[in-house]
Amino acid sequence: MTDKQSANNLAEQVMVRLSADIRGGRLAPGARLPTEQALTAELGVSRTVVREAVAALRADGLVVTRRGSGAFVADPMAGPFRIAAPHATTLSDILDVMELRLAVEVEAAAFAAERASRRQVAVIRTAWRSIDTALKRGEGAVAEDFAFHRAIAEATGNSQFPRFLAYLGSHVIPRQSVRLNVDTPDERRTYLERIQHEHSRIVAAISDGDAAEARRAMREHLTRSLGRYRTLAGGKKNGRR
Amino acid sequence: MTDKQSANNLAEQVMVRLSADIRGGRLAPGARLPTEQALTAELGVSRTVVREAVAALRADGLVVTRRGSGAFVADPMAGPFRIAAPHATTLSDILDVMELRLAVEVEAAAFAAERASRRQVAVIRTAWRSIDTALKRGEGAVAEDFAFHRAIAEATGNSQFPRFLAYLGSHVIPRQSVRLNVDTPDERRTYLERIQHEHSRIVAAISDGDAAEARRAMREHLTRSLGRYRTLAGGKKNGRR
DNA sequence: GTTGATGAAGTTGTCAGACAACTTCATAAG
DNA sequence: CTTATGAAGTTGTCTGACAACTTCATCAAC
Repeated sequence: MTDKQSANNLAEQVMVRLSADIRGGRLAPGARLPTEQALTAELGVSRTVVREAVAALRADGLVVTRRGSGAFVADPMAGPFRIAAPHATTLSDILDVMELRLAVEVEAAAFAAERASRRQVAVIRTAWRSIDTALKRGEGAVAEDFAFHRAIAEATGNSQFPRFLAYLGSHVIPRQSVRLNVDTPDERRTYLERIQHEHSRIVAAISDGDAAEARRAMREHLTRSLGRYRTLAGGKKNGRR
Repeated sequence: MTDKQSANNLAEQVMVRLSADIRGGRLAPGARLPTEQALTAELGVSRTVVREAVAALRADGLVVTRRGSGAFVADPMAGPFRIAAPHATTLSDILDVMELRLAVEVEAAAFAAERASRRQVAVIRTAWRSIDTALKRGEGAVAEDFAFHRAIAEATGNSQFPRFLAYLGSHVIPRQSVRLNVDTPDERRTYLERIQHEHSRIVAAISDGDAAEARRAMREHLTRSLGRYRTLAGGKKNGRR
């Protein structure tokens, strides 16, 4: 966690220091940061460096600056938040992210079942049909599949779910192409058809407003998908350490 | 989505512009950005502004700079990813985030039940006992509660869960103090005791390796907590749009 | 011809000073 | 007490300069 010497430029060092002060609670939300002049004096760096550091913090959403007034620690909820920086994108990392995605999507299905409007259910059903037509054309339907899951996330009425999925999807889904390549056309077709059958179960549950069943269907769907990656990873299963 | 005029400082405008160029694909990963001199000439701003914008992009993980060489578009997967930028922190936004947290924690409890080592179970149990002693001292045990949930996330063996919770927790949990203030001491005590009883159910399920029960217990625990906020929000329940 | 040293040009990192735009607050005028 | 006024303080921007480093072409030596 101590990454202070790793920076080769002063601005980043100052940025790390201030960031630590904020995240560590020494600078409470709403509190005012020392003035640029004070920081230059205290840290022995030029104003340019301090300003670049503050610019970085502002980009991170940790502080907001008001011209003529000062720089203030932002309300943490206001800024965009970042999670999970997979430095090396190993297969293990991907699996970890997929598990997180599973968690979110399972509950999204339940919320969708509870709260989706008829219009939103219709959107989900349309997305489902799009997968169908794509499969009949012999395509992989990767984009359609993503749209389907996205439609469910939208139907939760909670904007956090589609936002979350939007990111995860764009980085996890593309790897499906890897899987499809190693299968024979026959295996692939039966696989995709089973996927589609699982999808239909999810659609039915949401349409019926059955949250528990929606959860179950979605969990099975994603767990099965996860299982395929796990075997691909080399039998890394359960029971660690 | 087009927030270009909203910025009151030039550096942010430049930052938004460059950010759009990168995300839009006009600047491919690995490509070199125009030199600072070129940007000052093209955009009609000083080098100070350009440098602050680049500093912000570096903080975002979108670019890396090499002294004497230039600034380059970073590999997208390398950087941390960000989600969910609720501009206005309304109570509704908080509820949305809490629902996301519920989704993640429910599944974390299940994974913990399946995969926690004996040592990790011990850590969870210790955290649970810490809450107990804090309650007996008449304290709110906010920090202890967070440590408890964190211990469960750690026990999943998936680093994404504790990372995710670390952010959400630090920003959602503190709001508990709001709730505690409006209660009478008596209500508060019975409330905290019930919470602790819910915790014990979770601990037992994880200890037994019963994933389904762990899910159920955690969901009930968090759903109840969510419900209190919902009533506080003013009866905003289900069935939208 | 290949290799290695040399040096100039280009680029980012840092410093310093200046002024503009804005906020804040004390003070005086009404 | 309320309202202007103005000075001081703070961030935003511009300019110029130099240091540290990289890159690449040139040239000498083998």
